[in-house]
Amino acid sequence: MLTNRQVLILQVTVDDFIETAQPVGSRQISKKEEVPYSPATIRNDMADLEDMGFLEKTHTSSGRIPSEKGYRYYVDNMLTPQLISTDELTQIRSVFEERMVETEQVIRKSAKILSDLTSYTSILLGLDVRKHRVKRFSVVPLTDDSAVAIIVTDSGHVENRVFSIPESFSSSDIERMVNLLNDSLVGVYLHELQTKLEAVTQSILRQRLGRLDDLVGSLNKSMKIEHEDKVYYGGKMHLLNQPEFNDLKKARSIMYLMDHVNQIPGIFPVDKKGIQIRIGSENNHLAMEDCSVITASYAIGEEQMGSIAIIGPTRMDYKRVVSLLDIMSGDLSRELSRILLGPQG
Amino acid sequence: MLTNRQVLILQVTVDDFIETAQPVGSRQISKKEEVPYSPATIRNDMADLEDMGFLEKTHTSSGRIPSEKGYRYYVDNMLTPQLISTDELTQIRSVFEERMVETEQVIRKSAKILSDLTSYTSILLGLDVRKHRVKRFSVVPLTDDSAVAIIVTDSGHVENRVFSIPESFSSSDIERMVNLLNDSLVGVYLHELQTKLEAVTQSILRQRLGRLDDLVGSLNKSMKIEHEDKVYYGGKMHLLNQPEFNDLKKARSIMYLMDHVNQIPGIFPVDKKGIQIRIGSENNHLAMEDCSVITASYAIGEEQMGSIAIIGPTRMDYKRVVSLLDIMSGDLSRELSRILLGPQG
DNA sequence: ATTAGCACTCTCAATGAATGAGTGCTAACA
DNA sequence: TGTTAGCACTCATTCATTGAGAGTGCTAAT
Repeated sequence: MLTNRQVLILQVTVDDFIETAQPVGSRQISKKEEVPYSPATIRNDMADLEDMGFLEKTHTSSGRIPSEKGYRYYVDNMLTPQLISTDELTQIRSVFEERMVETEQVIRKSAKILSDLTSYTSILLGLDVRKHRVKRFSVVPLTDDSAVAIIVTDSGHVENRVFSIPESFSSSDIERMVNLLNDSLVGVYLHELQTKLEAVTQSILRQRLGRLDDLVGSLNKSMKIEHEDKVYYGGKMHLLNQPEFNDLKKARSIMYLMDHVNQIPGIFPVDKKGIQIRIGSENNHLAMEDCSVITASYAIGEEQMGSIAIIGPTRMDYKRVVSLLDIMSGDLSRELSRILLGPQG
Repeated sequence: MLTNRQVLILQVTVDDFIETAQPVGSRQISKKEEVPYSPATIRNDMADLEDMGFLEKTHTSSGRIPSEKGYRYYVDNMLTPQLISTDELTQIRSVFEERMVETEQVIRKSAKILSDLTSYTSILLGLDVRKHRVKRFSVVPLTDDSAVAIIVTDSGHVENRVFSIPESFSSSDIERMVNLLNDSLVGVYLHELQTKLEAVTQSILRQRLGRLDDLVGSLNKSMKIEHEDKVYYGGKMHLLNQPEFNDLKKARSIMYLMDHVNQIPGIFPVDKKGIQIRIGSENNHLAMEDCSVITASYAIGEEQMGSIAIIGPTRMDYKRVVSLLDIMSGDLSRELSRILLGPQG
C-alpha cells in the first residue's frame, strides 16, 4: 500500500517526466510548490517506490523515470480529466461545421486535426466494411469478356471489382444475372457476400437456369479479393519528433510498423467500447515497447463501427489525449450518424 | 575535354563509390585491374577532375566522391546497360503470369517487386485518372435526401460520390437526370466532366425541364472534390537503410516528403516518355538533395498513362535500376494493355 | 609523361580529467 | 519516530589531448 506522500511523489514524478522527458531527481521534486518535503525525504520515498516497481533508474546515480507499472498506476488512479481550451474546442468543432457528405472525408479530417492537437500520431480505423449491407448490385460491361461489378451499400460505400465474362454470354444473360442477384443480395451484410453468392450458384444449378452459374462463379472468384479495412493516419511524422525515437533503429521499426498496421491483427483493441489505454509492452509488439496507444471507439446509431487511436511514446500526455479522444469520438459518432442515418437519426 | 585516362578514372571512382559509399582514394583505384597507373598519376588526374567539378572532397585530405556533375557525366556517357540475371527476370515475369484482372493489383505488385529487387523505394503513379472516359453514369439513392453517383470508366475504374438531393425531388426526377446525363456524358474524358456538367445544367435551363438543374447542380458540387491521382509505394523503408540517411533530420524530411508526394506537384517527371534521370538538386526540392529519381513511363496501347519511378540516394546503382525499370515498364505496359484492351489489343 | 618519396592535413577512436547531477547512508534534530 | 542536513560515492557527459591511419600535394628522379 502506498502512503499519501508516496502517491503524491509518484504523481509529480510522472507528470514531470511526461513534460521534460528527463529523469526526475529528488531536488527537482522538492522545488515544486505542492511538495513540502526536503530532497532527502523524497529520496527515501523514491527508493521505496523503486523497490515496489513503480519507478526505475536509468543508471545507478540518475534520477528516476516511471516504469510501466508506474504509468499503469498513474493512468488508473491519477487521471484527472484535463480541461481542453475553448480555442482548441472550436478548432475541433470547426471540422464538423462544414457539413460534409463523405464519410471518408470526415474521417480523414478527424485524423488530421487529432494529430495536430496532440502532436502524436493518430490512427483511425475506418468503418468496418463488413458491417455494411448491400443496397444495390449492378454490372457495367467493359469489353466483350470483362465487366465491372458494383455494390453500393446502405452507408454510401461503393465496392467494385472487375471480373471476366466467360465466352458466349450475351448482355441479356448478364441482365438476368443482375436481376437475380439484386433479388437475393439486397440487405445482405458484406461479410456474408461470399456464402450468399455460392448459395445463389447452387440455386441456379437446381433451377437449371442455363449456364448462368458460370457467370456468377466468375464474379464470385473476383470478389474473393478481401476488402481490407482502411486505415487513416494523421501526423505519421510527429512520432519521429519525439526524443525517444532519436535512435534510428527504433525510428525505423516504428515507421515500419505503421506501414503495416493492417497486416498485423490485434495491434489496436478494436472491439472494446469506451477508452482503452495500452502501455508499452501491453501492446504485445516489440516495436511498440516504448509506445502507448490510447483508443476510443465510435458508433453510428447504436452500433460500434470503428476506433480512433493515438499512438505516442509511453511518456505521452495521457490526461490531454484522453480528454481529446473523448470529445472527438463523441463528435465523430454524431457526425457520421448524421450523414448515414440522416439528421433525424 | 577529358582525356581517356580521366574518363576511366572518373568511371572507376563513381562505380567504387556507388558500391562502397566511402570516399575513394588514389591507392584504392590503382589496385584495380583495369587501371594500370600508379597512385601518384591517379592523384594528378583526380585533382584535375576536381578542378573541372566532376569530383569533390569531403575534407582536405580525404578521398574523392562524385559531384552532381560527376554523376551526370557518368549517367550520360557511361551507362552500359547491365545484364539482369535470369533469376531476377523470372521473378519479374512471375508477377505477370498469374493473370490478374485488377489494374490496381498489377500496379501494387509491380511496386513491391521493383523495390524488392533494387532495395530502393519504388513509386508508381497510377493511371492518370483524367484520361479515362465515362462509360456509364448511374445513381443509387441512399436516403430521402442523399444518393451515390457512380461513374464507370472504359478502363474499369469506378468513381463515386455521395451527393445530397434537394427537397422534393422524386425518384422519377432522379431517373430522368440519370438518363439525361448518360446521354450527354458517355465518352467524355473525366477531366472534362466539370465543364460538361455545367453545360448540361445550362441546357436544362434553356429547355425548361423543371427544376432539374438544381439536382445536377448539387451533383456537380460534390464532384468538385478533385480526384487525386493515386500513388503506390513499394519499400518505403528501404531508403532509411541507406547509409546517407543515418542522419535523423534527413531521414525525417525524406519520409515526410514521401507522405506528401501527391501534394507536391512536379516531384516526378510524369509526362516525358522513356527513361528520365534526375540527380540531387535537379529534383528541385530540398529534401531530395541527396536523392536521385529514375522514372520510366508506361503506356496502354499508344497512350502514355503513368510513370514508374525509383527513388534512391544519389549514390544509387544507376546501371541496374535503369535496366530493371526498362524491363518493368515494358512488361507493365503489356500487362495493362491486355487487361484494359483485351488480349488482341 | 610517369612515378617514388615525403611532408603535411584531416578524421577517427581512444584516453583521461573535470564537472555535475543524483543517490544512499548516517547522524542529528524536532 | 518521522524528517532533514551533510557527506562520500557513482555515473554520464563534456572537453581536450593524443596517436594511428588514410590520403593528398608537391618535388625530384626516372
